[in-house]
Amino acid sequence: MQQRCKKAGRGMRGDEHMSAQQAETSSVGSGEQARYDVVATQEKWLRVWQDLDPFKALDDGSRERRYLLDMFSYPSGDLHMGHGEVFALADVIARYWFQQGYDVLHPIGWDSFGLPAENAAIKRDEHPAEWTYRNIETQAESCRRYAISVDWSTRLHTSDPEYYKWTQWLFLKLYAAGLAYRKASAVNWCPHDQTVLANEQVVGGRCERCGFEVTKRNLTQWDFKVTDFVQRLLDDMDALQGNWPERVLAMQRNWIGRSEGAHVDFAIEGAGESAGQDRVVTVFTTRPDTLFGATFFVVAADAPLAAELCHPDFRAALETYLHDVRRTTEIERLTEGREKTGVFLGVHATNPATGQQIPVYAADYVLADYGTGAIMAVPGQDQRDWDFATKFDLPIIRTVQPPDGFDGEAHGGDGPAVNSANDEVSLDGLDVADAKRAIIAYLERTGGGTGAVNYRLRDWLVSRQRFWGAPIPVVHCPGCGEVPVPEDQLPVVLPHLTGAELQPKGESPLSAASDWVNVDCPACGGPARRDTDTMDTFVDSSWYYLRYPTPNDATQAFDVEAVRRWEPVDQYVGGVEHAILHLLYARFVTKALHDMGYLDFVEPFTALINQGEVRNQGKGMSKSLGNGVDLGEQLETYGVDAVRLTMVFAGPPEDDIDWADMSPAGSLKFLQRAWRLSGDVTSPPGVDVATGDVALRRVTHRTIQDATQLIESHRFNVMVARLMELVNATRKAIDADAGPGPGDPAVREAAETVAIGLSLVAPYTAEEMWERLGHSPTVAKAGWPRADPALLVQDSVTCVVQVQGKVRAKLTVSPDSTESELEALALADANVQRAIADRAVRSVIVKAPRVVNVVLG
RNA sequence: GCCGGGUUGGCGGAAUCGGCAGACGCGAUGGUCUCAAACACCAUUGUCCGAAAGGAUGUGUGGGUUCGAGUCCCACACCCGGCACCA
Repeated sequence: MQQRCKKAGRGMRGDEHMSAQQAETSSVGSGEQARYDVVATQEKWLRVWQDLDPFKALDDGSRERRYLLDMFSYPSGDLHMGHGEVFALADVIARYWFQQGYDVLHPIGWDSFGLPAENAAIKRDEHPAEWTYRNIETQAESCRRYAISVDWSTRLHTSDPEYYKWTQWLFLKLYAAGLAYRKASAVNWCPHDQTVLANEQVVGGRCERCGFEVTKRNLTQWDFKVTDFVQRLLDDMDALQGNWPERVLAMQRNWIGRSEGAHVDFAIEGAGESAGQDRVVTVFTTRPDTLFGATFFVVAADAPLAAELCHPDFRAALETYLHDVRRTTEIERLTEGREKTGVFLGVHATNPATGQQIPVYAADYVLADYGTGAIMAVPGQDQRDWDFATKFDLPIIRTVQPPDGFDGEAHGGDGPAVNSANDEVSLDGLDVADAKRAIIAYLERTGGGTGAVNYRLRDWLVSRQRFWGAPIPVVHCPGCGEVPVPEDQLPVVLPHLTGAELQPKGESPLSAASDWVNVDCPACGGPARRDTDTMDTFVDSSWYYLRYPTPNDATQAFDVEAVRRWEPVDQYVGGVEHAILHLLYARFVTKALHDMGYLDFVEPFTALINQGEVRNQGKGMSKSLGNGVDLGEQLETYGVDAVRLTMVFAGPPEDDIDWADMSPAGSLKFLQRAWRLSGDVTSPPGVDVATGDVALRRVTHRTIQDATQLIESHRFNVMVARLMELVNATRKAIDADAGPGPGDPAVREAAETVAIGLSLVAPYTAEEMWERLGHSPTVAKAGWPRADPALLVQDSVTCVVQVQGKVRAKLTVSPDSTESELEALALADANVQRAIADRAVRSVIVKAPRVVNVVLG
């Protein structure tokens, strides 16, 4: 992979592949068709743009500001097809904003901490920084060549001490606010990467990074209190509706997993070590209305509660069972149709609605970390409970009698009875929602429980036992406990470790660097040890958008005023793979910093586009499938513009692209056709276009009008199609036999419009055209053309005549024809008459000037 | 199971105010150029009937509303994605 990327990188420097381009250029047929050398053009303009530096954010208040952000890149080798797609799509918007005259912040940076660098360093016996910064240089060079309209002065790398100093600052702020805390719990552990993982990084029981089966470990780890914000994370999505993809919002809602129901208290007698203690255990249920059907009670076997409740006589059985449970992997546990297991704990709980004694079990189908880790089991209603009841021969109530003490009072007096008419264990005569309300009211009145909301979302576990990340800025002192490193001692810089020293061994490689680990306690000055874990790299990316307005500020993480001027981000563009990870974390951090008074907004990204995936022959590209398409090779063969155009023209931005279905060669052909226009124009720059051919001018201005709307609604592929139509129309106009000829000012106007339109997608070709049209660079700042309303008015339109809803004729009419005129014209048409034949006309519907429909009797 | 998105020619996709379905492009076919091939350019291209004029048919399926439905309503099928022993 590395080898191939390097080769591509060299190719993109444009010195070796001239032969390929020349073959194409020199073999121009006898048609005298001029072409341009795509790659030579790139070299030429790159130098010019370097000097012009046209995409710097001004921040001088002279223009309205816009902030466009592409999700920054992880530097694993050179850019790939996916980068090509995001950058191409995001750049259409950025360049459009530049053309519209906005002050645009379009920054660039690298998410450069992370595991792959560390693994590469172990393999190559070097420092992760070497691999990382080498790849960043390669990618930066490719980004330049890809001609994305970024402000290079914003460039940041999250692995620079100048950056991660402020990641550590963020940690300290969260710590001070009580939002960063250590807790001991069963955490996700990846045995391959030898580190803990956040819930979000476990996908289907496997490590998101390496695919290894995740196990559980009891460890004390740092968490960020995302759950404090859970309801706000849900509610604030209302403001994103319509500007974020529906699927991302759905995925976040899913992940947050809000469910409404009740906490119900069950008294348990004779529980615990010495047997004879009474306890009240609360369960969460989304169906309190099924309470009468609860015939047993289950606690999560691996929750401390199980041991606490267990009768001493049953302790041995529980231990044995627990041993089995711990051996079961997450993957096995999740297997569908797996037989239920569990053990009786020797105690009974009291159903608060019926007063019945029901047995208490421990089982692994109940999760320790969801709800309260205990459930009321309703086998008449719930498949899982039914499975368990069947296995353990427990009673299943399918119809129930009205319980004692539950009369009509909960429901205004007309007596919700228990449904005995069907198999549903619920309250009769009420739908589920009403039944739930009635039971909750009853529970609250009798003290048996309360209405409750439960969430699936867990806190964000941020400790990682790996090297290449920002050290957690905390010192552990035997006397003072955990002591945050004072701000003025930041950054806590990583020690210098290389190669085998980075080998994962179950604890952070940092712990081996004793010079680094052993420090004086910042509080008491006594001997203490640094926290040896580093932060999840998602912490780095949870705030980078705040750094971009002032990327080199050595005095603060971000400038509150600058952020106020630029943010929230107007448009964010990136892959859907971050739908819950990065986006959820960034939303959390924004809310936390808002509450601390640093930010005046609560959502970081006003609008989001998820570009589709680039695939090949129906499959995602991967090394194992061997079907990868190399971006560098594509650029070498077709040039930057043609590849970018292909990405943009392929379809809606959010749709996947199958590269096998695409034709970069066709894109190149179109660019050559467009470019040729610029050489055909014979009128001078600045010629009075008002005297030009009106028909072509109408096409041009209609295109401007449409293209503007199409870009604003992100239908870039259609915008390109409109430009193609304009090129076709201009081509025809240049032909003096069929049109006004190359000297007509309208031809110049059209060609210049094509150049500006293309500047959003194909910057090199557009710049080349602009020069040939007699202008100086850069076309990127030429200014977006305005459609002349007078030229948008049609002097004739097509009126469709239908008979019984079927099209029988098309009339060319004046746009302000009256209904009666159109009716008369339609009925006079020979084709219409033939379709009517001898039948009677019952009515004629006219929608002037577009349609006439003749309805027969 | 729950949630979200989708289904239009050989292919990618247009048509989001209910008013010409298939814009634009790819591919294919025929032609011009060429010794030839490639490139380029021109023409045709939903399907069926027809020499043509023209006609029939056509946007996953079945119903409905309407003068008129790819578009609105109801039901269903299938595909893609997410979540899931989550109580």
